[in-house]
Amino acid sequence: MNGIVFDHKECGSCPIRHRAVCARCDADELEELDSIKYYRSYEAGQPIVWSGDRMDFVASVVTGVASLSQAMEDGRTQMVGLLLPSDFLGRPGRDAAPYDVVAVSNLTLCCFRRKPFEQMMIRTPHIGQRLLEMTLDELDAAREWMLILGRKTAREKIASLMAIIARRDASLALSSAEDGMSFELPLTREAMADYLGLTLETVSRQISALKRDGIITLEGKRHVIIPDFDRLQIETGDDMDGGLMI
Amino acid sequence: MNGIVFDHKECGSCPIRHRAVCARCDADELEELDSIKYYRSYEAGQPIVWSGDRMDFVASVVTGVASLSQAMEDGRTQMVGLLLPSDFLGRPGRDAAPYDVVAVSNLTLCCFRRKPFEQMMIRTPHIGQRLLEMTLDELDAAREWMLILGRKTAREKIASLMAIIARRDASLALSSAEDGMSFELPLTREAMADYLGLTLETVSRQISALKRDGIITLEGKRHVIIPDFDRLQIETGDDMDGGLMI
DNA sequence: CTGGTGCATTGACCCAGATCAAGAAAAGCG
DNA sequence: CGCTTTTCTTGATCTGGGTCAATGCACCAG
Repeated sequence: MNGIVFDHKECGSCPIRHRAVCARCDADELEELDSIKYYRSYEAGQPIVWSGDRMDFVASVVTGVASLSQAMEDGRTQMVGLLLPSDFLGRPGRDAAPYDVVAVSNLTLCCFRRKPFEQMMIRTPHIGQRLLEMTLDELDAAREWMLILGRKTAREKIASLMAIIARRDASLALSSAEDGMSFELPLTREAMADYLGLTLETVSRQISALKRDGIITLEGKRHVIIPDFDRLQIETGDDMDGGLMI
Repeated sequence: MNGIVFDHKECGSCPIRHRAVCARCDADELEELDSIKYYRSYEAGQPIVWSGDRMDFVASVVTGVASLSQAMEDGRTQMVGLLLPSDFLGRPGRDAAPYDVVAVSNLTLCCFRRKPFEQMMIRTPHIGQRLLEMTLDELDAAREWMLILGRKTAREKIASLMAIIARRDASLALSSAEDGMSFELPLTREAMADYLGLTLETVSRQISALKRDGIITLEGKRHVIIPDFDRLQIETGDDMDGGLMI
């Protein structure tokens, strides 16, 4: 547990509100949510649930990064989701986890006991609606990822990952768009490889190549500086304008 | 329009009921749904909506197959969803289509005007709940697909596709599990390639290889016979027991 | 300071699947 | 019925990324 406790303002209290969209929970609803919530902390690398396990909570990521992944019995693994702060974990109405969930970095979750959460969802339609919207967002992200996995080159894959993290980071920090955005890579080379359907050697080589070509700069092994986001965007192979900005 | 008209029993009327799970719509609700529904037919190859288009309906596939796909401007395309009979198309609450939707074979949709459908959803929570469930199923399918795209070999990809279609087909026909299941391939080699992140030549070669090894038998180019489903299942590389059976 | 442990980088080589190219087999059609 | 068009198969060759292996670089414990 690590002694970390957040007050309502910090954690958002309503899990839906973490995405800063739903301001519709009234005082009673927030109080009810508070009564079924608790915090959990995990260290980098620690498993949260295994595929098939019964999951008796849903949660919102407060700080840190978690991954969802699928493994084949011969060891090949594919990451199928990356949960950053404010993302939602768990599926009301289903009690077995379909994937392995692992804390990629140190992680704090704001958890809600599943049964009472589900009951509340039934009583409170806007929570269900918001959840449907979030699930549709996840579906869009998964499908964007399918394009990356199926059709992009290794270089484009790395550039796409950098762009996605940079964009997410900027939107959380509310401090985007000034020239020279930078962020801390929350993933090891191996985790990136699992995400991108590559090997860790290829990830390393392509990062070196992007560095050599001046698309990115590294400070240490994890701190990335993007001198010109548009140039990175070109490297992703994506349509410049249209398309989803997850 | 082609003059094809279905009565309620054939089409299911309640779009939710197409998946044969929701039997909760009462007479009034069914009548209301009937009042906002209409049918559309498309020929193989015909586009239904383009990415970015405004979509003023949601729909249920009655017969035929449709695909969702994303394209990069240099022509590389990745199919991100395959809609078989009883699958749902469209997203309440969003008015722009995020992908190109194309009729892969001749296709009939049972459409519902979006606005009234959404209003009905708000008034009728169980429809929203069912929709959330279906969206979660789609998300699971998308993520299973990510594993296929990111980590499987060409042979495993083809075997996985065959297994998925065979399974879906069997569950629709309610006539599964007798030895020697068979089905009509609803996709061209090119469409399979777009689905699997391969080239059509590789698809063709791997189908030939599976045929040579007796895993499948072909009658013509499209009719597939699976003499022993378990052997096919082994070729997919998937865990035999666990895992999702979409 | 020294060896150990865990990430990351780099090199040398190889192979699955892409690419390029030629036919074969259906399917439509005047 | 040929004749075109589309779809599929197969072969020859090339290459991006995988595999195997060595080395570098922090960071920690003793």
